[in-house]
Amino acid sequence: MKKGNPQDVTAAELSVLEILWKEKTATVRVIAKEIYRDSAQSQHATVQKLLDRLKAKGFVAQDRTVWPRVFRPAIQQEELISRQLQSTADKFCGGAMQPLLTNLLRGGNLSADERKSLRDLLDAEN
Amino acid sequence: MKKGNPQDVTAAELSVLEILWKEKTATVRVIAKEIYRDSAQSQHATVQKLLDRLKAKGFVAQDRTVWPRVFRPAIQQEELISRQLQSTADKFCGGAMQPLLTNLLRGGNLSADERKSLRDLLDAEN
DNA sequence: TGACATAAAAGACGTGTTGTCTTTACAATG
DNA sequence: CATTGTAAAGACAACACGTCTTTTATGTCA
Repeated sequence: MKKGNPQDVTAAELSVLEILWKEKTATVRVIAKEIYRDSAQSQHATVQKLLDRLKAKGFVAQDRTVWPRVFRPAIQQEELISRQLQSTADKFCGGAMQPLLTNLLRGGNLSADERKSLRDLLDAEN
Repeated sequence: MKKGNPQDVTAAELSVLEILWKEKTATVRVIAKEIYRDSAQSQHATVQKLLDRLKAKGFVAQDRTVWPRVFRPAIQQEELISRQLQSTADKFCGGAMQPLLTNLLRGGNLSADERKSLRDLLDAEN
């Protein structure tokens, strides 16, 4: 029995990534200030560790030529969502995406507007 | 920083649930036989523990009036997928489902056939 | 240049989860 | 009642997470 996908992004990691997506580029200090309103030294280290792990997972890149180090996202949000969906499809549907879509459409999760924009998307991609 | 959704189903738990979905109802022994080809006593206990946790999460129900105990799913696969998708939407999109759908459609994950059946679904739900 | 402030790097730590197994108590049946 | 299969409880190691501490390195400025 294998463990859960180690490529997963945790909540804390995601909050870091979200700042990077927004700012395009940031130092540890900037990120820490934004996540924890007052940026104590220990929280700084926490952010650093989260960045370490995001780097290990290939989700952020570090520029070692500048001081202080600057980080940037190495993956876009859409790509991360894609992977998450694929991982869900793998887990529940043997890799097939369609059941997910069917589920979303059938579940009544969508407003009329959303429905319309989806139809447009489908039309556009013919 | 909160931990990941404790309602999550792990891989091992899911393999148990899948058997229950297929068989509708099963004893521990039946499930253990199906997961581990030879059903040693220890593996039996493993399945029991997985069932315990699934019960704690509200995903299976246990009939205590029969011997040996019989389990059945307390959630359907579609409902579980729905929850997973909602959880993904919460995590990445602030709860909005539409970005997921857009992502699925744009990603080129779908064949022409799948596209067509989706369109039919959209049409049907007017 | 040397002292000081700041940042990076490494890793220790507590807690919780997961899959596994062991132990103990229990029910049914010949 | 003794045997056999089962249930229930929980011990356990491995790992993931978020956090913090310590040590090392890098710049800045008097």
